[in-house]
Amino acid sequence: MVSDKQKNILNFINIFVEKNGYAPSVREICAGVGLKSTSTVQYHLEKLINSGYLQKNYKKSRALTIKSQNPKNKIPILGEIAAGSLLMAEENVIGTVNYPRSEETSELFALSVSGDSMIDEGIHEKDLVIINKSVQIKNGDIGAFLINNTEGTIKFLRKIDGKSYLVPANKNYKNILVNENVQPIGKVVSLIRDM
Amino acid sequence: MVSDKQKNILNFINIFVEKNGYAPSVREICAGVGLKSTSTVQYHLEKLINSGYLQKNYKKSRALTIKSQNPKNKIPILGEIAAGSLLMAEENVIGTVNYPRSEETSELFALSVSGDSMIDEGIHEKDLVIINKSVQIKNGDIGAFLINNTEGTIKFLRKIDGKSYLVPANKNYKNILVNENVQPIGKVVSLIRDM
DNA sequence: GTTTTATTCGAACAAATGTGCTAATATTAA
DNA sequence: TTAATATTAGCACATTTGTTCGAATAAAAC
Repeated sequence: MVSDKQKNILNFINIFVEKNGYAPSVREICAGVGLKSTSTVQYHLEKLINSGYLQKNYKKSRALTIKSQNPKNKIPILGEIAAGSLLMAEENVIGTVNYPRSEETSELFALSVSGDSMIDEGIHEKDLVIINKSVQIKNGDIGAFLINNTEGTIKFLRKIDGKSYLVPANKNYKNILVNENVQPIGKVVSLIRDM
Repeated sequence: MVSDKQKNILNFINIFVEKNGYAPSVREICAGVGLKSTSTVQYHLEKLINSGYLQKNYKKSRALTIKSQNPKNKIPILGEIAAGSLLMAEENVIGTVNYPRSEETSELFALSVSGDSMIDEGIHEKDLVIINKSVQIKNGDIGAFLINNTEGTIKFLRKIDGKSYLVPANKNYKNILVNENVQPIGKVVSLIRDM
């Protein structure tokens, strides 16, 4: 299906990207694989794209991406959870973190823990908790919640006498009854602490 | 050091790269962060580069790379620390974990925590601790140690009355005097917990 | 042999893109 | 206040870069 030259080109692109962090231009591919005409490279690129090995962005430079590359594993770190506006608004993103342990990174985001209400569960201030917003928080799980559309918090969800509570892991804090002011955001699936 | 706008730009680049697989052009950054002049973006890029957050390639398009982003981010997870044979022997590797937050991943490895001797420090059984074997463990640090060439453990290193001790974060365990039977392995630099 | 297909080249073009310069405006320091 | 610094804008320019067209060559099929 793809010729040796095409494999050669694909390989060159691969190595180039790994080395430089960005894709080569058509002319750099020329030089890299020993071709003198940009249109020859163009010709091979088209083949590679049709064969599904490459992706290109029309008229954008260095916009080649190699298909079936590793899953995108960067997930956004949210700062303050803005009132009302449900998450993910770009202005709330204060950074990104590599979290390559899951396929469906689009469902994930990270929150920096503030406060010590979960200290007894080994969740410290400044820890980064990874939250999957499409996993339902079940009884006994640790989840992220939005209270009064204002404040984001990490707590246990516990059912006590038929009612649901947000339960801290710190005796100095009280349980919070789950009512219409408490909005579940997602389950805490992982924790990262840098020291 | 870097202004909000600069963080904003860095973040935009981050997200753009994540989304598209290649870096944005100067004009795309303009549009992305709400600036009308390419030279303003140029101005901020220079700041980010001087501050070490970005790398650029002169006159090459879309040739921005975000620093401290290393593709080689898989580090080995060691199981039991085999007696004598210092680490890293392949037979001790029980898996790998992606850990992309450091440059020098070759200095790093991970240990799965066993036992609850550091529970009060929020380090639980089954947690994965990342250890940098080329960072010296200083007084007050949490480090990994090999005891009697047999048993690996995670403890505080504390100097008390001129002597060094391995100090657990759990009253049920005793301090261990550091002598020739205790061998430092490396500093615990990070912790990962999956839930 | 002839025909078809695959590959390569060269040149030219238009668009995308990084860069440089000057000036205006906003912010902060003195 | 004034002075210094930081930020933004606008414009023009030189390159880089993707693209297109036509033709030549090589390889394979017939």
